[in-house]
Amino acid sequence: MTRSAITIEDVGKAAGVSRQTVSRVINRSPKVSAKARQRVEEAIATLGYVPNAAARRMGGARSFTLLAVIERGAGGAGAGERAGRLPLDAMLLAGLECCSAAGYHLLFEQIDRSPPTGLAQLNRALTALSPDGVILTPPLEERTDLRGAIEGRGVTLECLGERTEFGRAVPGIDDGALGEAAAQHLLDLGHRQIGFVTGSVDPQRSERRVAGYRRALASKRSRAHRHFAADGRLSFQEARELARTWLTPTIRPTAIIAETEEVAIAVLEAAHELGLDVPRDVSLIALEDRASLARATPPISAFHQPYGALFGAACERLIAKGEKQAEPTGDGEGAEPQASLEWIGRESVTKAPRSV
Amino acid sequence: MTRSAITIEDVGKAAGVSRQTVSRVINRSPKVSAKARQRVEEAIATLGYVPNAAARRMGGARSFTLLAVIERGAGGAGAGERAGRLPLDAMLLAGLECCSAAGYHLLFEQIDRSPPTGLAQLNRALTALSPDGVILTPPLEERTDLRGAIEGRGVTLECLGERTEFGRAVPGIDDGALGEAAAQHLLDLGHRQIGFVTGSVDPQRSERRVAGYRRALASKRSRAHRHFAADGRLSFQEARELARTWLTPTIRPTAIIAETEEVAIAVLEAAHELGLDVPRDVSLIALEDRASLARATPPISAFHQPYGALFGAACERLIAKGEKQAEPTGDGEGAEPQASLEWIGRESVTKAPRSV
DNA sequence: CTGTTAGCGCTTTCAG
DNA sequence: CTGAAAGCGCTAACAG
Repeated sequence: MTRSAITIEDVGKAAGVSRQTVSRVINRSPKVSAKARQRVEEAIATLGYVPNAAARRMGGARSFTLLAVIERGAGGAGAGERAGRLPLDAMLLAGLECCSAAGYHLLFEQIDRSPPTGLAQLNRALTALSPDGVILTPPLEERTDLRGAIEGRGVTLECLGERTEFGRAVPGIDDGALGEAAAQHLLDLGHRQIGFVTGSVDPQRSERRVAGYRRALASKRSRAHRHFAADGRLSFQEARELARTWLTPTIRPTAIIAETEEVAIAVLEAAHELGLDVPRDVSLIALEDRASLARATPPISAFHQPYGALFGAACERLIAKGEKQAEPTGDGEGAEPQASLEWIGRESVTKAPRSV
Repeated sequence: MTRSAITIEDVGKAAGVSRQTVSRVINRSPKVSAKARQRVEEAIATLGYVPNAAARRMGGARSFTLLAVIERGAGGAGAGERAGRLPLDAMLLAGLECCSAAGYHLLFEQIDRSPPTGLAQLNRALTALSPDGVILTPPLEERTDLRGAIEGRGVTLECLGERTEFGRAVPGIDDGALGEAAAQHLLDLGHRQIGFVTGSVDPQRSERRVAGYRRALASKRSRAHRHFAADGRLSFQEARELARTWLTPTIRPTAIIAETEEVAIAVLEAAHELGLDVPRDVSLIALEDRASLARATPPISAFHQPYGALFGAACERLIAKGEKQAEPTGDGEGAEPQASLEWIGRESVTKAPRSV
């Protein structure tokens, strides 16, 4: 089919214009007469011309490349390690979808946890690829060294979200809001004795979520978080044990928030073992969504952060900024912000019993 | 740190050689004196030089880029759609690991199912990126149009595996071997009444696996596959119903192979509902591995295809071929083939009862 | 609005 | 073994 060398030159010749005009058409520059544009577009179509990505980013300012940086280990390794990790598959797909639609290319780069090595790796990637934008994925948004390296080169940076810390907005997914929303949801149903079972691989993430949960409880004067909040990453077994401990005495949680699918299932098992009914005796909410939650008995509700969509939205913002810089047509806003919380209502949640 | 413009020229100047020599050092050409090489390497280190990927693939023959092509939808969408799909996260990680180690870049491209569109998209990507190698992921290896487009350009092509069909090797993962191995494992334990529950989203894949299973059974004169083989994609509920049907009569399977994690759990539930013990009354094997299998009661064994590792191996082969072409130092073999089957022994399997 | 002129950073010739 | 010359395909900067 396509011979190995249809260049902008060939298109120009076929359309009877200079290659510069062709270039302008490709880059959607408004400074081209409608007539010329049409002829060029026809020529492009007939010749099957496709711009060469490498050449494009050579002389040019833009590279049409986005770089997603992930921390080594953040995606998990074996089959057993997905829970509580970055859903890279969803992110890849969402990113690809949005990039290819805009003619961009998306590259992933894995960097080591160790600060000096990681920074060096990022720098390498940055100079090798000269991307138009970079997405720092959790928990890398915290790394000021990385942010500095990126911004120092004048490369646009995006993260998966934003949260408020000590009164000011910092990049990063709003984990606190997640913990708070889940707790609030249960509080609104009348629950006061609400437990929180941690399970994420990222302790900071857990901490922020727990903090949000505590906030919500404190606002209702509940002191449950003093008794029913786990901390540190719990394994399946540990979570089950803990849930058993909590659910055995008379004063026990009427609702539990489980940080991962894994620990949610563990809590469910513990409840079953103790002859407790979910949701009649205990309501249960997971903070991530997985297929197994949907087919548990009963199906478990989830509040979760749609990482795939958030990642796609970050790509879109990056692309929008790039386009705006190129052609400052006051396009204004662009994509509306992606909701960073999603509620999947299933049967594991109900109103609190009258008296506790 | 790194100023925005350290080029091969700068390195040459610092090392007192021409940029050509620097280029040779970067590309590991043997035609450089040890002394020159060392001086250049030092200069590279002190200056923190990093070759520009775009420039490299411009004039040059090699692009140091690998392209992985996936079918739109092959990775699944929501949280509930992972079972039976491509584990893109594991593939991405494995590919990244091996590419970055070799100084290559890995790009993913999603193409539509529809043949003409998909082919056009692939062609676009091919001319835009001019990758050194392409990996066609399942079920795209079957597409002769895609293979033709790739090979027609002289680009190296790799798939995740190879299987024999009608006596000759064709690209693609050996699903038949998987079904056969699982059945054989059970036959070796004395089972004869072995069931097979399908669940994959790819009907062709299921068919090949079932065929392998039938082969194994036929070799032992078992006729179980006439009664206990499902076909078509079963949902969780359907799989559970089917398992109940099979497990109720007197003549019933003593072992069941479940194609996905989802249907494996369904079978397990059915067994429990009927008061049957796994593995005492029924052995159970899944053909994919997921965390939930490990914490099921009892933990479920799995025979599975390590897609991540297979993908990484494909990347390695591609890179090896590229290097060999550049420098035909009879390196011979290179990476030994990645085993395409993995057995995860857990407690759901045991010997067949004496009489059935 | 359009064409011309220079490169981008690297690699491939091809001579030394 | 090493260097010099000549682009790769495209785009920014200028002139028209």
